[in-house]
Amino acid sequence: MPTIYDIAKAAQVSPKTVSRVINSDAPVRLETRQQVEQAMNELGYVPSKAARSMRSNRSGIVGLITGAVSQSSEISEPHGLPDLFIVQGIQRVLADEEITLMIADTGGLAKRIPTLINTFLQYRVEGLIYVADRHQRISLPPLPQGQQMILVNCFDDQGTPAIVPDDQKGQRDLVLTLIKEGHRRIAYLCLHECIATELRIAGYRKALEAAGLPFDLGLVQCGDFERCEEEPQLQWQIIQSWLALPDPPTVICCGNDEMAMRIYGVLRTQGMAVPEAISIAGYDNHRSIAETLYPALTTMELPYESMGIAAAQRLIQLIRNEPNETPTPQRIRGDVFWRSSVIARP
Amino acid sequence: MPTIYDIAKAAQVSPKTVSRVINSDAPVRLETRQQVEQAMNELGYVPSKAARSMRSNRSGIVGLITGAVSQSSEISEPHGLPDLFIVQGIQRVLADEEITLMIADTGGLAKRIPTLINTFLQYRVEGLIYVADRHQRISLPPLPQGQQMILVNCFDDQGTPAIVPDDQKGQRDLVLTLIKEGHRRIAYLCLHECIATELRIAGYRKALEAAGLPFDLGLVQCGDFERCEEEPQLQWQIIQSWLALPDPPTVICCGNDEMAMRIYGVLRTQGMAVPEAISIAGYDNHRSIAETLYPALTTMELPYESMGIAAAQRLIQLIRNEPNETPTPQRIRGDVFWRSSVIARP
DNA sequence: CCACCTTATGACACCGATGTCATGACATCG
DNA sequence: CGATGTCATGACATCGGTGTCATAAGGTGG
Repeated sequence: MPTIYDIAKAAQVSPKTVSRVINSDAPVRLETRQQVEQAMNELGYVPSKAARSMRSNRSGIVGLITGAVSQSSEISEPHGLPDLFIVQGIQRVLADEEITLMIADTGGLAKRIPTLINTFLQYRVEGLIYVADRHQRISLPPLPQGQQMILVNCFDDQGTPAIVPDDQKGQRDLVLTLIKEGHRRIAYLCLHECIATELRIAGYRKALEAAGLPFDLGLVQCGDFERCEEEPQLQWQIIQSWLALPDPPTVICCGNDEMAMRIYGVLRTQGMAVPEAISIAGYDNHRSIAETLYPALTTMELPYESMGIAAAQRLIQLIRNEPNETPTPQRIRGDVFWRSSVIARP
Repeated sequence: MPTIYDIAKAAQVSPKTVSRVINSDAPVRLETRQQVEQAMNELGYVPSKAARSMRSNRSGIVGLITGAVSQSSEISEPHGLPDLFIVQGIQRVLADEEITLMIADTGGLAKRIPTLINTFLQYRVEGLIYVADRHQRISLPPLPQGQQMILVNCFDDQGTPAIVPDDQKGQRDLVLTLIKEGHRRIAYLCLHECIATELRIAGYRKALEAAGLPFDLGLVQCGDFERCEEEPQLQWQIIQSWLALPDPPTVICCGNDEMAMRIYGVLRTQGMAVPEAISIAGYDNHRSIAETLYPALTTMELPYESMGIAAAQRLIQLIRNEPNETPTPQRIRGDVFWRSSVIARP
């Protein structure tokens, strides 16, 4: 790989003049410039970021860490989707700023994180991004003074800038939409206990309050049985108990799209049509499920891409030392995706 | 950030001695070593890869490009899954070799590829990986002499080392399993025309041949109507025509898991139970669908993670100039995932 | 005509690490 | 006892760029 010295020799100028042509930071005579450019083209010159960043103290690299921060040492099954869309959002913003992304994966082992961070520090990354696989509270090892970091899909107790989905407003918006479309009795089949579940139930409750509807504790049940053999039966029992009520629900909000998908199966096995017999709503807008289900699933978007974009923008502000008074964690709203699994009611 | 000069001053030794402690490439007196190590801990020393790689000409970085290579300039919808599992497989191998992965995304625009490659060359990556979002033939711009590259989930005409899924053997294995479980009339509802479809139909045919069963062209239909409004009706028409045959199929192989999922909906809408009335098989082992569907879906794995692992291993061999006579493209086999959407027949 | 400025270019040091070579202190051996 | 070898360490150059300063050529104005 040729260097500016090779180019300088070929163009019969000094290395510094080659540098000036590359950076256009000082006037160069047209003829000289052309000689240099020709030499660069002929030799296939590509500048060395290593040499450059050594002088300038700017690497142009941001480091990203993904993967579970499980407290256990077990390797969890890769979740898949979320990280990718978040990363794509981050990428889009960083690419515009000519920043390159370095990615490392914990492979589910939290104890690898310090090593990964150290590797990034060796490359003198200008910022770090930690992306969690689900909305959670985390605790990361301390960083060197002045090292910027952003948390995505998680937050900590040290006030590190964090970007999380607005689960509460999300569920609220979804339920408000259902109410607007005429539903009055709305059941909520939630996931196991976790931050998202907590916030979403709160949002569900707020929506009912805002509409002046009563909050019926009996209409909120955990439908997440970790995919055991009997899950369909257990879910059906819950639904049956709801249907047996004097005033049964007309729509079931599910904790996420996967659960909605399983409920489709349960209902159809029992001969109940969606949405004619009962409407179903999901959460996440997990496209390969929500768009593919028949009928397509009404759901609330988990705004992963927007979160990625917000995270990258915030990080760039931090790197540039621009002020930002946004509170942490910064909650990102998603949109309701209205599809055919819910019917409007008079 | 402190340098070896700061450490040297603090430990009252020369920079070179600090270097020796870091690399343990020459004997250092125990006492001296401890002084240096103490200084490094106190000052929080982190070596600079930029400086290091400048001397050694080894960056320790591999570049990865993902995203569609659409010939059009349209931005295609992000597919999501595949890239991620491939990347995770690659990561696992590279991490063991202490190689860091740099990732760039075309964002669906093929014309960005030369720029992305150029950026990677500036970092003097030791190898490049291109990951396509679906099995396809591609054509990438030429690379500088000596620059190693691996294609994943795609291949070209220049004989660049490539890793692809073995779609033909995959479909064959799946159908052979169905036959082993007693099915004799096997319908195939394929995707639109593409390399994967072509190979899979060939595999389907080979399986029938191997079992001495006739290949009935009528049992192979395209069920992919690009999710238009009438798709369910059109799919039902195909299925109805099959059921009306004197010797109707007992199982439908779908082009992928998403199609299988839509067929579940269609069948249930028509009052047909899976797998009691008819068995269904998918392709891809798209976990969030195959494991979540009720009943869970029998399918053939698209071995994305294995492909990533194979790609990284091959790339490392190339970087080290180790010989490898594996033909290109290298086809990776997946496993049959037998779940409850197919019943055995006498 | 000379002081002064602008333009165009080069010499040289430096960023942070490491390879090469030199050097001084001991230990070993004939 | 002197030649030789090993151990421990340092001086210096080098990797590929860029910042600083110097310098020469040419133009302008008093």
